[in-house]
Amino acid sequence: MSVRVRYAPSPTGLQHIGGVRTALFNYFFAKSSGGKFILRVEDTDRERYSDESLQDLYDTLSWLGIKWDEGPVVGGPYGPYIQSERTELYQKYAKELVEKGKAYYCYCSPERLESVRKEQIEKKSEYQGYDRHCANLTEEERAEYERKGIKPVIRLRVPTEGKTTFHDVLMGDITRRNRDISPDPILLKSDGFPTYHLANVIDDHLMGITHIMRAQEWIPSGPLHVLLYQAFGWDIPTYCHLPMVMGKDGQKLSKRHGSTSLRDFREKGYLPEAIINYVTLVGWSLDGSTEFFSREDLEKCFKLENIHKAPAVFDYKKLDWFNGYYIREKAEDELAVLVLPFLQKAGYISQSPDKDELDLVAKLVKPARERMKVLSDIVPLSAFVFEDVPVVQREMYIAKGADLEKTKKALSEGSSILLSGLKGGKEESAIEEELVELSKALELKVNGVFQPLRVAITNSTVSLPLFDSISLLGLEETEKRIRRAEKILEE
RNA sequence: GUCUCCUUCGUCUAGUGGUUAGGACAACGGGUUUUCAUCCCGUCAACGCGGGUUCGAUCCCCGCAGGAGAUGCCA
Repeated sequence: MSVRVRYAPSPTGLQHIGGVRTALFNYFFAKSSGGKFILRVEDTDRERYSDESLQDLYDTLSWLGIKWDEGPVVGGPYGPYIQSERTELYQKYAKELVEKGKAYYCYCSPERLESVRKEQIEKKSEYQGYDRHCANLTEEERAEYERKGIKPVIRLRVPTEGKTTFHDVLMGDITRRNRDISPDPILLKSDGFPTYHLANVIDDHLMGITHIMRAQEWIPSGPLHVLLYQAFGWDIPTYCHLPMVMGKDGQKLSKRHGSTSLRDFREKGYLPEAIINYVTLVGWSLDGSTEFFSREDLEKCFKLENIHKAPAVFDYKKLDWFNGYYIREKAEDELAVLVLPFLQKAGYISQSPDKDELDLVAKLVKPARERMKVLSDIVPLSAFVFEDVPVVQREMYIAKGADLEKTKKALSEGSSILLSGLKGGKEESAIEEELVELSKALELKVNGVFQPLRVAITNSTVSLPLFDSISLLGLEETEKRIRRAEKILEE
């Protein structure tokens, strides 16, 4: 039987790292085993649903280059793939369970449930959950509730005896006593929508899903789902619960640890290559030494057996390292295209750039490339070209081992070497040699000459290489800034 | 509280009944370099604890501890 897996997110927020990792694992497993990857939208929570989240799901997957074989937009033989369009189906199956005696109608109000819960907590009762108040209602009692117009929910009748086991590819057998399974979970809500448990089981069965790969937080409900499959008389798919993604403090990764939504990462200038490579390595490895994987590599070599069991901490620094690596791997013209929107957003480049602007960006990319961890780093790196904020503190111009007098000399003599050399079309390496000579003559380290020039020209002690900076700025502007710096040092 | 799962450097991980326990990121140090960065070299750093089994356990078994997750008309 060929593999069919699915990613089934609920559009109640932006796609985040954990979800994307689940999607990636499902996708790579499908591809590497010649199976199908299905996308299903589990939008049964009508209160938290948002259109924006749904759009973000599509945007994120396509940004990553993940195509689904069946699902919304592309369709497929088991559609619709959006659960809110399948409600009648769930209602039908829920009623079937009631008829079989495996489920029952419950008329308890949320208020009553809340008070039951409260009491259990106060009494530190060993068993928590629904008290099965409506489990054995008579027809008359039911009719009475119906007459009052109370909309019931449908609950699964969980056996109180025995135990239920399911097999997980990674974990092995997991067994739970039935009495420990949350008593009689709701299958169908009073608004007619199914809960996760019902819809998920029905759809996985109907859509022929062979492997259920989802986060480990679902392990405790595994036995419940098995009970549901059994109640319907269906075969149980293979389970594979994925290790959770944690923050630095060992808690489930969340916003307080840093960015978690893919949209954030995209806006900061992370590359899909880096995200895919790093995120896949959280909880999975091929051999412990191979570091770099392209999407295409993973589509071939991903194996279930290499998935780790323990939860993994998400390391933002390692992601940065991967991202820097992939930025450096980019061809200059490609990188120029990628960087452009960030410069536009900063207001440095116009929305419809002319040739001069595009040339400037192209020129910028080369020296900036190996200094970027994220694409948005282009903004601070190039700020000196677009915003001129002179350094007025004199000590900033003075390199280690230099003093004010020598620095003044270095700036005036250095700048004349520099400017006349450049105007005369001299080789940069020749000019550089002369500047080194100057530093010797002034009994300074090389930087004693370069630092004042750098601060004068780039308004910072840290910058792109001096000659690149000048070339970006133009000779005229360079000279202007040097003259200004000389004045600052004279004051 | 109850249930379930997990446990190799700070982090992601490799690995085996006998290994100098390997790699990567981070950190630190050095080299190249006009600063920064890149690049190169190096250093630091781990088998949670206690019992067994065994000639020998990081690896097998049992406890314990710690961590996480679940316990919703959320998924």
